[in-house]
Amino acid sequence: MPKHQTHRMTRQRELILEEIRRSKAHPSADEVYLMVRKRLPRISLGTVYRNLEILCELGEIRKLDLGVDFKRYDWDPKMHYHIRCLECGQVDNAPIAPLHSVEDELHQATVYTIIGHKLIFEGLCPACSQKVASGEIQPPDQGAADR
Amino acid sequence: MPKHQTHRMTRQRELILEEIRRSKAHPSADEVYLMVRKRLPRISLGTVYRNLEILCELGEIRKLDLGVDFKRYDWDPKMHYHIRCLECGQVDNAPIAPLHSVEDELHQATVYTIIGHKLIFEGLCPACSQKVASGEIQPPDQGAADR
DNA sequence: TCGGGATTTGACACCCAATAGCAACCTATT
DNA sequence: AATAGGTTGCTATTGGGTGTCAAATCCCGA
Repeated sequence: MPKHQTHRMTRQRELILEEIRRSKAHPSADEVYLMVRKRLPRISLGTVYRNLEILCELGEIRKLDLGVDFKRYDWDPKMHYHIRCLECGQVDNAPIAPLHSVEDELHQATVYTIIGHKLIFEGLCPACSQKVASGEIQPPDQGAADR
Repeated sequence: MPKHQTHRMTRQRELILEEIRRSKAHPSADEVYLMVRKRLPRISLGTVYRNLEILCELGEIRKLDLGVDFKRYDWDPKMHYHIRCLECGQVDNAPIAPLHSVEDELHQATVYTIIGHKLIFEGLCPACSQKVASGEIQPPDQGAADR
């Protein structure tokens, strides 16, 4: 257990934070890598992973474990929910207020110490909804949301 | 897109379903592999993965993407939520009724076609709560739930 | 009961997101 | 400017999960 660890602001860390904020989206580590590499071509993917982790610890950004494919990183660390397209994987914010009551409710009913919760919606983004409606692609079968 | 595919009930598939039901828990593919191997020592891990997938498609069990480490499989395919210990990784059912209203609420506010949602609680199981209380281990730092 | 085509198995190679190890380098502080 | 130790880039590695394919198995119809 190390004592308080100091962090330095390197050009790499600075650019990673800048690019993820500029994107205003939910990019993967690899997407961040591609964005930053345009301005710092010799940066390595490992450095991106390390700094994303540190920026999470500092509370500047947030890591999203949506339980699919790969992790994403959110420029906005404030508590909010997400919705993910089952067809193309796109991720957007879900405009729903945080549910405070469910944790209270569960607190009555469980022997766990509750610390938090994750709520992830799954569906079809506008573009993929359109494709399904026009018959261009098949809709995901029921249950896909939990597979 | 193949026409309706027939499935056979092999000894492997039968035992996998039997063991996961007997466990009444949320084992990983590897844990299922270890359980089944006691009765069928020559079964391969690939067979376990393939059959767990097929049993999900058949609606006999359910795959859980809790967004951490590895996927788990639930003997009970009925819709319910889960809670996961941030310290030891144990997973249990969360005794909370399914939230129907949130999807309706979101439907009003988004351009997505909503298909489903996942709600995952995070906290400390009784054993790990005890360890924290006695000072044996450190509590997870805030934000750990989303990292 | 038997035959035969489709499904399934076991073994092994492979994929890929993410992490570990390490010497050289850089940042911040004195 | 000198120093301490956090940081980088590189490379190798991990580990859950998937793909391939010949051999084995299942099941349905004759």
